[in-house]
Amino acid sequence: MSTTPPAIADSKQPATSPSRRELNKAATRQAISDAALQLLRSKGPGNFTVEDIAEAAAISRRTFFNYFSSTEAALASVTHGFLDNALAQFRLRPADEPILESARAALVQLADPMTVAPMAELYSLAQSNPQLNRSELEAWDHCTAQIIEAARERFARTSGGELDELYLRALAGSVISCGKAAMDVWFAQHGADLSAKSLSKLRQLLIDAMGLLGSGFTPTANLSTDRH
Amino acid sequence: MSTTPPAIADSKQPATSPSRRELNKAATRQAISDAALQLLRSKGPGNFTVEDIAEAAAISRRTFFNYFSSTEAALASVTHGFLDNALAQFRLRPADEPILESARAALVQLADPMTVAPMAELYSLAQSNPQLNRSELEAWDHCTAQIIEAARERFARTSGGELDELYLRALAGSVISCGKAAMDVWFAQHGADLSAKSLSKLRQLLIDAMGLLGSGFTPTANLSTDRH
DNA sequence: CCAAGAACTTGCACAGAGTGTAAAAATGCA
DNA sequence: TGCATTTTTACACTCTGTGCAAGTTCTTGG
Repeated sequence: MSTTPPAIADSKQPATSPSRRELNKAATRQAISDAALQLLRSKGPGNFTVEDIAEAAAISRRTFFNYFSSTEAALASVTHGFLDNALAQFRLRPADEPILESARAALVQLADPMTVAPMAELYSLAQSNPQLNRSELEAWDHCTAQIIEAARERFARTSGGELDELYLRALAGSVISCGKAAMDVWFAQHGADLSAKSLSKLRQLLIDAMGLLGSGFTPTANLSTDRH
Repeated sequence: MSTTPPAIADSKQPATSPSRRELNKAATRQAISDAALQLLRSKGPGNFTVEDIAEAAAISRRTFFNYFSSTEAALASVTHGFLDNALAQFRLRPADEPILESARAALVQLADPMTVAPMAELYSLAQSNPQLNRSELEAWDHCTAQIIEAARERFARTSGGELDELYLRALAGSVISCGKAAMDVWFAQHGADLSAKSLSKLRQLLIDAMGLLGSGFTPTANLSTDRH
């Protein structure tokens, strides 16, 4: 790693940030994450050490810890990427749209092969491992916190002030729980199948989950459309 | 610890299980948990080791690990106790009652001083610490899984077969999220205040959260009763 | 272009977590 | 009481996570 990248004639410098330093850091970070995932694939959870990851990423053990606080954290960057994506979609929605509708739209955006693939793989590999599952939980929780922030801003922008903390937190938590439930069901039924058919099923599950939430889980009228 | 308990004339042996061995184990487990909590109080999160806990509980370091897999796990037994309690309440509800109503009833049962006190203390002490928060999350997740089981059994008993996995998981996850949201708001507003007034507020928050869930988070009609 | 300084990497050392193993102590049972 | 079973304990060992100081690489201003 970082043995003087071959100084490509850097013709354009897109406005501000991507300095050499930042590019290197991003690359290293990615290399670590990739190496960790590769080892997870080849050796299985719990059967490799930080030293192994460092070696595979061609950095020192110490540098690994400059980037991630643990093996799990390195792997969880996949999940974080996935959820950050969801959050970004959510923030793009118009501020006057109902939260649930925004959530539905944001989640449906995720059901595309490129986005879901890494998540699906990590999910299946992590299944058996308690440690990994804990960091997955943490990632979802982190996302919940960010949704709360996003929704808070949105409310502040539209309705002046005085919003109900309970409403905010309960809603954000439920949205995430339902999103997670949909993915759990999908994983359970389809494993790592990323075919168009399977992905459309995922989309439908996400929509249905938001529908359940929006209708207060009325036990009658067993929700919407084409459950095979 | 375990230096031959003073052989109290064990007049009654309640039916089956509580043998001397099991009693000792339960006592040791409790002693460890207590010692850990005590250290958390006196030194703050992250400022004591497993060895410290073991010493305080008068056992060896190795024995600690026979009971708990980490410091956090020892502390999380508080939360597990709290949530197991909730689950037990849930299971006591009649099988034909709507799930949300059962959840509401079960959660309200928890808003009593003896039950909430340890949870509230742990919550405030754990606030700052990432490690502790992770095991808290894990505890809530574990509870979600058990609620799913409980609800599954209930459905199986009443409605024959064929129930919707998505419905089950989304509902259970949302119920837990809302319960957690209510507790979060309560903690944020009342800290460790266990007065009757504060507890009645907690009850109301729990009821309101279930109400929100049952009404599909309709943004209009800002829910029910006496907010502060 | 280059020197000074900022940012990053690395090796080293060290405290602590977790686990296998085998011997010792406690407990259960006949 | 004596033997079988379970639990505790000491010990050794690997791995994690972090502080520190010396070495590298990048940035920036002259």
